[in-house]
Amino acid sequence: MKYSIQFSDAIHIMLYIEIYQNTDYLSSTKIADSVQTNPVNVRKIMAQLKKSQLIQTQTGKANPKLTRPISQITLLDVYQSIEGNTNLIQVDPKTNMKCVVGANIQSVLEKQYDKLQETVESEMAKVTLDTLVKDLVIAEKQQRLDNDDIIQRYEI
Amino acid sequence: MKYSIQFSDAIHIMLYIEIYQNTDYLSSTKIADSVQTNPVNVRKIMAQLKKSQLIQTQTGKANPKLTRPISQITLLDVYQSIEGNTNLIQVDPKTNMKCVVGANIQSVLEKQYDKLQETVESEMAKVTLDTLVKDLVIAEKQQRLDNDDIIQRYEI
DNA sequence: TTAACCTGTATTTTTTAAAATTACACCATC
DNA sequence: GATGGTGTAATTTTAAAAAATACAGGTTAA
Repeated sequence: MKYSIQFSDAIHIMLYIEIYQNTDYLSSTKIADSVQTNPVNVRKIMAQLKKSQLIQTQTGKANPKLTRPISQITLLDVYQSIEGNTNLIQVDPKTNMKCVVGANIQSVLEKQYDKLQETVESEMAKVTLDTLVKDLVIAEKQQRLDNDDIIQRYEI
Repeated sequence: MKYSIQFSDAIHIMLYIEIYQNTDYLSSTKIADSVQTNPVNVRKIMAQLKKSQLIQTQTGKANPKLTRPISQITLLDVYQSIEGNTNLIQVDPKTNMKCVVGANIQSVLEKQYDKLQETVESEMAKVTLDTLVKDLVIAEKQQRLDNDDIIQRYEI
């Protein structure tokens, strides 16, 4: 499979904005440096997050902000912002309508994929971004002794 | 996102083999005609299904068979045959290790995606192919009055 | 026994979404 | 007014998926 990583990058950006709030590391160029992508891509993802009212931005000024505390933003919020109501698993849209199987497989699979999507989305809805920040801090502590300020800020 | 449709095509092929068993419609060319792809792709997917012991095939002879009744084959069996242990959602493998966020986001997200994968796979494990065949027959009945033999064979 | 038809698989070519790049109008700040 | 930023459209590059090509060898029946 070839997967889009926009969802992962969007979460990355959300956490980045949270963690680097009130600093001058918040330009699309700085964010792009962390995500290892280009600034235009960051601005495109951020435009999407803004449209979904997950972040606020200001034209001309590197000052993005989350609109809600991270305890009130879920993975599902970010997923739906980036992917809309697109299912993770996709039907083959090109099957032979003259064949019993080809003619009906699409609707049969769509029904199942919708159900799977529901279960995965209800799981996403249970995960808030503050859990991710806490996990990130734990991971950072195990790895380095740098960044004490950030670690202390989010420590449990 | 761009998705692979191999999983959908693999299910299509499994149902096709079931429904057209004991006919001479089982060559990779005929199957490819239903899936609307090319015979080599069908043979590649079938090679994978064979490796996972979901089907039997014979070189030189168009005679594929399912190894188990469809009531004993789940969506998860097919998923794992085609995708192995690859998660539906993927981490961005290229993030900046010099940044607190970039350095830790991969492991943080991997943990969450593993959990989501578990829930979706446990749902896939609940769906057997005979459910899909029944749904397919219901869909066919609503659509056409052809294929009475197949409809009767699988009717509840 | 050979012609027609098939599988299995390696290799190459084509296709096509994603990502990157380029471009530029316009905003903010010093 | 110079510097550095956002927002967005348009174009180019990219890499993975799918298709096509090639071919060795199995199967069957005339």
